[in-house]
Amino acid sequence: MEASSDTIPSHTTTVAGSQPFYSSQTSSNVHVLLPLSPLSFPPSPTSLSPTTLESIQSSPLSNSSSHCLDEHNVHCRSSATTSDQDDLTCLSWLHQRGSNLLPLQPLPKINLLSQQPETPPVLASAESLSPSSNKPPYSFSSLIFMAIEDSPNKLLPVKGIYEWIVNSFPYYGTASGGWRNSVRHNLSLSKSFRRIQRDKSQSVGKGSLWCVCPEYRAALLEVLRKTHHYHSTNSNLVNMPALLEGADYGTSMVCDSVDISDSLSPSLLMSTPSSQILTSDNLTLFENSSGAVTPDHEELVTMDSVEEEEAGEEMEKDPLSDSGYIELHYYQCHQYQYLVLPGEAELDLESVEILQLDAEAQEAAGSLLDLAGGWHQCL
DNA sequence: GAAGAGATAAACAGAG
DNA sequence: CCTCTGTTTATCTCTT
Repeated sequence: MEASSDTIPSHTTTVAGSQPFYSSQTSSNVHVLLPLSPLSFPPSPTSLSPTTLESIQSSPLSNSSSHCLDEHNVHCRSSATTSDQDDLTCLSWLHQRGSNLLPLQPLPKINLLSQQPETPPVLASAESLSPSSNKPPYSFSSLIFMAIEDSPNKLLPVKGIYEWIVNSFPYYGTASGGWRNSVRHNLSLSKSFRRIQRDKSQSVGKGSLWCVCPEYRAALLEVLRKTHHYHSTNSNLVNMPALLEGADYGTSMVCDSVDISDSLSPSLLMSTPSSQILTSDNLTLFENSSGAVTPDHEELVTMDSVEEEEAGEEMEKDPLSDSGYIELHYYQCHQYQYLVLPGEAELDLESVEILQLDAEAQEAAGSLLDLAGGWHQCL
């Protein structure tokens, strides 16, 4: 689909800061919430691997009569050049994350009504937190999950998990070695993690690699999110890993009501690293800033390939569950309706508008909506 | 108080 | 032989 840049509505809204807000109200009160980071945004179908694309096109979404995205009513605009057309399925994004995942900052709160943060993000001070002496509030499962998720290939050996934990939580650097036993115990006992045999020919180091089972990822993320929310609201957060943090993954804005991120696929939370999550009633919005990304479609491909190698074990899962790109959320909040990608879809859109700021994201959005339009036309 | 989750300790076997 | 890894069992604490 060709993105139209001459149909910019006049009622563009921005929220909470100077960053472009990628939700806009249209004449039909439909908001589109899309991750706008060039690298976090869904790749265009042409940049998807054939396997992934096939999965997308065979998604149950494509059969749903409730998906009525009309490409003719979709408007996009761009304020950036299409300078980087890198294949988004590559792992180059990892390098952009750099080494500044830490230190991390707790989640600031925001009042959606005023749409301004109640308090600015506060960096944890070494004096107040004494991370080396305070035990992190996260369970070993959460620690392992974060370590693996923070790894480039979402695969880590036990030693790598140790190192991540020590680097992220200095407490464990000085703690006795019993926690390593606990880590191994957790890996073995928890269904959330799966052991993957290393390639013998290229194997360096002992042991296997460990990954997160996709079907347990949502639960792990939820636990992590709740733990973080609890401890951040109790001013007891020691060192929040980047998965949920603002430093590289954007700032999550948690408001005083229902957080519909519960309804969101964790993939979205993970794939909108530079997002702000504004929560009020049943609304979650994402605001982009520049930064690192987590291309979950890459993980999906990787995991698929992993599972093919894994003794032919058949995993029954939504092929899009980890893509974070094609699923759609549609919410009714007050007099407005909000479309959130990804998620469960219940689309009945008369018109959709995307206020896009990045050309690549715009292209991807167009491709995405092309898909939706194509599904619609197939109905 | 019971049940469950999580943490911790320990024993053991296998691999490098 | 030693260390690391992975599994298993047991026990304890804490929360619900």
